[in-house]
Amino acid sequence: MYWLLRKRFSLSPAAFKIAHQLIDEKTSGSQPIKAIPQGPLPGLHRDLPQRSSILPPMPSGSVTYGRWCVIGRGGTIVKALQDETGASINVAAPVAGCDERLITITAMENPESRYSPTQNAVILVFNRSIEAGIEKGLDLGSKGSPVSARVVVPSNQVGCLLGKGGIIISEMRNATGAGISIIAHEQVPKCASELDEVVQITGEFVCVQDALYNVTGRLRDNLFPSRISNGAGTRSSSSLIPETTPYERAIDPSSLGWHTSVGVPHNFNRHTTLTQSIDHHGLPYGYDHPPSPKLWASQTLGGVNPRNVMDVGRGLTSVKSSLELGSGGRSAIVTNTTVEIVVPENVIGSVYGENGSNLTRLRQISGAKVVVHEPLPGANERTVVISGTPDETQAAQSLLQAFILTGTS
DNA sequence: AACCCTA
Repeated sequence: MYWLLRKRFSLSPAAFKIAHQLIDEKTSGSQPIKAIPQGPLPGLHRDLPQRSSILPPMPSGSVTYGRWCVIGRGGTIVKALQDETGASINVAAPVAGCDERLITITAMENPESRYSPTQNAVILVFNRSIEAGIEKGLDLGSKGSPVSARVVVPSNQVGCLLGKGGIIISEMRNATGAGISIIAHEQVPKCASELDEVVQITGEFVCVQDALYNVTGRLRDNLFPSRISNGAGTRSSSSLIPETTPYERAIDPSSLGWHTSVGVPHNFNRHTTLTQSIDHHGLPYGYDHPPSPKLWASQTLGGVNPRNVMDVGRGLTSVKSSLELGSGGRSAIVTNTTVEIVVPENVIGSVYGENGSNLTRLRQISGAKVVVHEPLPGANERTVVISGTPDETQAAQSLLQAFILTGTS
């Protein structure tokens, strides 16, 4: 069984249908909901650099839930999520004959920053929906319990997710371990527009979350006018170096019960709308433990983020170690390493290899997680993020270097 | 810009 994912582009927010029970929740009114982050980050809204032009809203996706409560009594949950992320979250009215509802997420986006309030909000809403499912006592117990999320995308934007011959989508599948597909038109929920496509993401909670971030990141990138790099200064001044790579999560892990303060800038210069649809499927397993601590690890060090620069061929490498927190956050053991390698665009072919074969080998041999990011607008280089145990990372890194040096494409 | 992926 796999999930279907489709995207569509539409200028108007797609409508989602969600089942009846959306509004009932178990959380008592004023009780803080655990999924909800500790609150807005005070003071961060002050000095927002507003250099980029404000663009029209980007519709991206909507979230549908099967019977889980995401809204909260009196909208408390949604409200808290909005406060926290700075994005606005709209839950569409139920549509007859459709058990899903469309949730539209909108926020100003700053192309200069890799932090995206919209993506952040999508992830939080997704997390919340999963939690709600657990609260409802859904059978999440079994380990491989699949979870799914759907993202409604205007048809004209599907290309950026598929890529030529479907390379991008398969790349995302490989990188995240989630099933990602575009669902057949017949299966598109009634609440989505005819002009939209639905991207379905399925798999384990963490994989789906990761894939969601990838997908929304690509959609977001697609909104910004992509200036082709001619070396000439389309690059913004260096004072605004993105803190994270485009498809890496830059969100507050507190939604998962952790609270680390990461200095996430809220720079909203652009309006983005993400709509996402989430099915009423499974649960993450082992939810009483933070799901995949590794994925959050780099955020744990977010405030530090050492950027050690060294030579790798013609590229630059920045290394940062990640921590894996023990239960309760008491112990901290270094078990995971993340390396970012900046690779010039002209050797990227060697990195991918024919049909991505080099990349596949790289992953197989090293066992590391390898993600190749799209170039930033105007940049002629790309970031390759490698993570895994120190050994895996090391292996992947030298293998990558070998591919580049031998020009195996 | 990508365009049809997966089963």
